[in-house]
Amino acid sequence: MSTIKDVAKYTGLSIATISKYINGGNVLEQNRELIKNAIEKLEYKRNDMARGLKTNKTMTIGILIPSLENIFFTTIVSIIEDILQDSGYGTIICDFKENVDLEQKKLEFLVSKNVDGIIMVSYGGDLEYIKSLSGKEIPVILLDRMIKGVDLDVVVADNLNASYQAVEELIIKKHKRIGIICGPKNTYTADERRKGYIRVHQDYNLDIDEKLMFNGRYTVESGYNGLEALKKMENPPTALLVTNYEMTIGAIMAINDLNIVVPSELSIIGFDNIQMAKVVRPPLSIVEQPMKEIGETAAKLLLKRLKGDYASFPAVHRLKTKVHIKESVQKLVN
Amino acid sequence: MSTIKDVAKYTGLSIATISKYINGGNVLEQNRELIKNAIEKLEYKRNDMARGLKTNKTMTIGILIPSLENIFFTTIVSIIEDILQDSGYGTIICDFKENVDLEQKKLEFLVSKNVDGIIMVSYGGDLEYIKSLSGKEIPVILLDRMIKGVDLDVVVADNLNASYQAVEELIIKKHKRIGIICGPKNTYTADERRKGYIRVHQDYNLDIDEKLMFNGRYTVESGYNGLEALKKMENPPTALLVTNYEMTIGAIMAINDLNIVVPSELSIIGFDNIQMAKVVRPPLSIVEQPMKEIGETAAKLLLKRLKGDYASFPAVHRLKTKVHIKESVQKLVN
DNA sequence: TTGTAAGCGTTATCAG
DNA sequence: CTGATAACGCTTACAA
Repeated sequence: MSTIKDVAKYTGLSIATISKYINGGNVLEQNRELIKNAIEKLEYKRNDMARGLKTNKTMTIGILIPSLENIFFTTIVSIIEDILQDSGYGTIICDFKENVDLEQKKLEFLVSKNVDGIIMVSYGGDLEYIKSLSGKEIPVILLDRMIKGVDLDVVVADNLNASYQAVEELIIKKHKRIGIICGPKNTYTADERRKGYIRVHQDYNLDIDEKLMFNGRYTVESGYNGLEALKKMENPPTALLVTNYEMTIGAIMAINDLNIVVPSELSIIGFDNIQMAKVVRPPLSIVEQPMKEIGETAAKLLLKRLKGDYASFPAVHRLKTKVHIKESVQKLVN
Repeated sequence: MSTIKDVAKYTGLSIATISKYINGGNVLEQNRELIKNAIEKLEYKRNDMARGLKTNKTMTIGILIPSLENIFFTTIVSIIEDILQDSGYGTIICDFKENVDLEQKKLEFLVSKNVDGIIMVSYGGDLEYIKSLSGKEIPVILLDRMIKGVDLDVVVADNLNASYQAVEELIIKKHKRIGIICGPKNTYTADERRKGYIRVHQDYNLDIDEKLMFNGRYTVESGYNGLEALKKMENPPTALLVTNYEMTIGAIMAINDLNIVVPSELSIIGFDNIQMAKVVRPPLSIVEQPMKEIGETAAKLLLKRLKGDYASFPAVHRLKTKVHIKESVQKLVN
């Protein structure tokens, strides 16, 4: 592999001039050409490590998500990765397998790799540590969940109105007893989605039966359990919102096992995965999060911070979701 | 951030000694202790870039897969990432969105990042380029697909026997006309799965009707089309094997849309995603690939090569799959 | 515009 | 076992 030195020798110019050329500085037109050819001829490739040693930049971004097996996150990551790469950044992607202890460990790993910036979904690992990062020179962007008391840029879906609108659709279709399978308490997205459920009930002057609100753990199993529990209660819901993809899967499994007929016995709205919505029968209504937009917003915001542009910091981007109503939802007659 | 120099000053020892300690060399016990404390006190962290400049190692592995939205690949990646990280390696994960041109570009990107090794799934981008990599000092491990004429370590599932065994189950259940929705021609996994289908027919002395073999493109849409086509033929199959996850989804969508009753009208075996097998009704039979084993094997093999151990190079690991038969398959009576 | 030279933090060689 | 010192390839004042 050839170095700047080789190019310098080949062209008869100095190392500094070559470096300047590479970094877009002013060089005589004739030398420009000379250098360009030399670089091509010698197949010169910049050594990022040497450069990084000098500039203290690695041109690498760390991305930390709860799970690489969660298509919601990987889709977003894929988009982010593309955009960053266009700006010359590589990405180190880590997952913490939904485990808060691991979250901390992986985050430290990322930092130890001297990444220039971080985009992460936090389950609330070591807030002090995350805060200390933002104190340093390294920009951090929070994805999908906000964390209280931490001044960081945030990109989230409008979770509150997502569930508000979904439940509103059910209310409009005359449902009075609407169940919801939520995520865990004290989890940002879950709390927001719960709030939306409550608020829309208030806005339509409907009573809230706490028993209709099941708290799952965002897992397939808890979705299954949630549906069972709601169906077994003495006055079961006629409609249901399930608030993430995994629990939606679980709920559908339970519906199949319990031979519940959708939508005549139960109207249902799921979350996140449009493709899956078409596979089950009848077609599943779902709440779609704007994954593309989330990814783009996060990537561009990070790029901006990386350039030193800290305008309107900390920024909060709250992106709109969309509700797709399909045959899995029925209008009640009386 | 403190450097070796700081530690040297703090302990009164020389830079060289500290470096030796860090790299596990021989140091007097008393100095050991001294250095250890100093490092702790000063929060010294090794600078990987400086080290890399010297050693020409980045402690970073490149991983290249067709799509980050394909859970088959991301599951494997997650496993690989974990193992590599335990050995101090970071991973740069790229996907090429099922696009051969992008495959090439991303691969070059990885190389430009000076990764120490690469694990990749190739759709057959620039073979010459991949070959040239193996000529260099950088170890490359091929995942999921073999490439002819390239001497590289390979970790694949036993695709041939995967479809062999699946179809065998159908044959045992007295099916005579068995359809198969395959991947594209000249794609390694698809060709192998096709071979298995053919071989098991031969072994059981069954005629092969070429019309029962549909070639899709490993996409949801082509799975849908495949099922439609097979169902419309004058003498349609009584059983079907679909040979990847996406096409399985597509086939199920078509089954729903066409109101085909499984298994009485059609027995079906899908591929890859166990979870999904439980969501559809009746429970779907599937061929499961050993993702954990694939990931572990690839990661460990790479680690071995990284250590300079080139025993039995190029190694070919062909891992066994498992067929799970569920209610979606029916035994024919006559 | 171009060149000189001093680092960036490590590792590695070679004396001591 | 320890220490001085020369790289590694690049950027960046500063000088020419």
